[in-house]
Amino acid sequence: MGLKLYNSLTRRKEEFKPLKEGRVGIYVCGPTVYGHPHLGHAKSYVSFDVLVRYLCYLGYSVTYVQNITDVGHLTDDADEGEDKLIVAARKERKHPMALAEYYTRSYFEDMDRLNCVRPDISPRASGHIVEQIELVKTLLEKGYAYEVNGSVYFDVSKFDDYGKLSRRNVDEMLAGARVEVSPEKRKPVDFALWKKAEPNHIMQWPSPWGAGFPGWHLECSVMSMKYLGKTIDIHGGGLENQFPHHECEIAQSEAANGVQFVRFWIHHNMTTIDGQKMGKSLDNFITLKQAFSGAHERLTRSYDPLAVRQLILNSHYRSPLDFSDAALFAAQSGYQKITETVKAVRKRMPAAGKGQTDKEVVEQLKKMREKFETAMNDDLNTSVALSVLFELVRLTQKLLEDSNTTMGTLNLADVLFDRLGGDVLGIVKDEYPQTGETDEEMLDEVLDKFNIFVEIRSLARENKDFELSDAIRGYLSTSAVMIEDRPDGSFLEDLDGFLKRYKDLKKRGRKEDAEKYKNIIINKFAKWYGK
RNA sequence: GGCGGCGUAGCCAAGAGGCCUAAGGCGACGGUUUGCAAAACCGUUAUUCGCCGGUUCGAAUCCGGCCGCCGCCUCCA
Repeated sequence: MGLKLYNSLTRRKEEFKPLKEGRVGIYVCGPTVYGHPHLGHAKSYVSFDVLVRYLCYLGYSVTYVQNITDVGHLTDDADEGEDKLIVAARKERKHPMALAEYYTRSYFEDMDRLNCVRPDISPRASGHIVEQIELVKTLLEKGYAYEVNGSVYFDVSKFDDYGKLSRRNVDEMLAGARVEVSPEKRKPVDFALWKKAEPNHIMQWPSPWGAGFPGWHLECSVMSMKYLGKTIDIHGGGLENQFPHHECEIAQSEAANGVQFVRFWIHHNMTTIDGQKMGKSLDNFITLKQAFSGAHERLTRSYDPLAVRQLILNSHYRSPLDFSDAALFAAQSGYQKITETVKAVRKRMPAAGKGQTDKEVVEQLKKMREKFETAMNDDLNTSVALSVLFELVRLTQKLLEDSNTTMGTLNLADVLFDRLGGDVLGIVKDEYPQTGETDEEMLDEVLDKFNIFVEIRSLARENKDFELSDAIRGYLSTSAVMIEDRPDGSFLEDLDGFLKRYKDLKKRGRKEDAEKYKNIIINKFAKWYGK
């Protein structure tokens, strides 16, 4: 059985077959870069990242295109709003392109941390103005568009299929239109292809209709066509963009090319925070940087980027996902369980016996892989796929308990972690840094201060002074630091996460907060040490 | 008002007519291990799937009604 995907166009799960044998072209609506990416972006791009990863796992050669919207996205769809970037740029007193560049970098940085594989092509809308003008010309020539006073609109009445994706009836929409309609439009549903720019508009380009800028929907049609061809296998995006954005893309592309635009439309569902819709107006969105550093009032701690990723994969991409501190916390625990198991098996492998591989284990692992693939083939059921990874965790722990387990057997488990947990789900890393390993002197200094206590405690334990050793551990735990006693010594197990917070703050340029944090740590210990 | 979705254990979340006397994770509790913890391991934690009817030999899964929640139709990933 091959991969089945839910196609929004037909509202059914369909067997996925690419247009060209063995090759897949996928286009995903990327971010408008006017702010730091938030948890909603994470759900979106992790979902499509897993799709791309799984297609690769199945052996397809994938071309993944994801645009960067750095111009032309108006603040409302009545075509009367301002460009989002210009609004944001004015607020920050920067050139819109400087702002776009800054947030584009921020976006890639956060996506890297979420272990999203970078798209093969990340085209910028501003870099494709020429092509966009060409498409508008084509639409005018073919009679699908009309020019009014320096702006060009798409004439929806000329395109019979308008509404086929969102199943909207154009006439009903006319009756229920709540948006203030631009008087230039012939019909309220018509949408802008090119907008005339006022002289003081910062981002504008010359065109046959005068100076202006492209309509928002145009870029996706143009860039997908340029890099993937007139008909693409998969187009992904958020459910909220199904209408009007994707509907308009279809109209533009199919009117211009006369062929089907997209074969599979894949839409992921939305994100809420504590059960509430996440929105600018509600001022409740959590950026990824805040989630990774814990610097948000709704969060009780910092979360590992891959724990955030795991939470996203815990539910289906077409289900809505509610981010709450409790849910993140649970994901963090589960993520650590997987991570610790992978680390343990890798640590153990070189020392394990050379004997034969356990046939029964081989059989179990094979079944797990089958279950995993069956789940993923069923419209990317990552929830079940993740459960298979936990089955693998349980099996591996059992193997580790048995001192007779051979290197070969452990290796097979590790391979499965790599392929399923790493290649496909992206929550298992190739390598994990040693606890406490840092690249900053300051961190080493702080680390040393903690380790003094570990040493003192070790001495106390040697003397069987458990009252003192417990007091030290108890004290450290109030500073969010845990001492863990293992057969091979005592370690500051949670220090890693604790220091990450300091590191994050520093990295993000929040020097004051980082400094405050650092001083609290050091002062606490100086005080204790002075007693 | 129009269109669509959801309601499964304390929490998150799969399952979409019989393999379900319902995966997996988190949490909680009991046990093994440990000076005590932590981690790990073992076990327990929904006779029941919002409520009420119906279809069926059989329903969490299909149909109808009701209640509750949410999304889109206006910018959002």
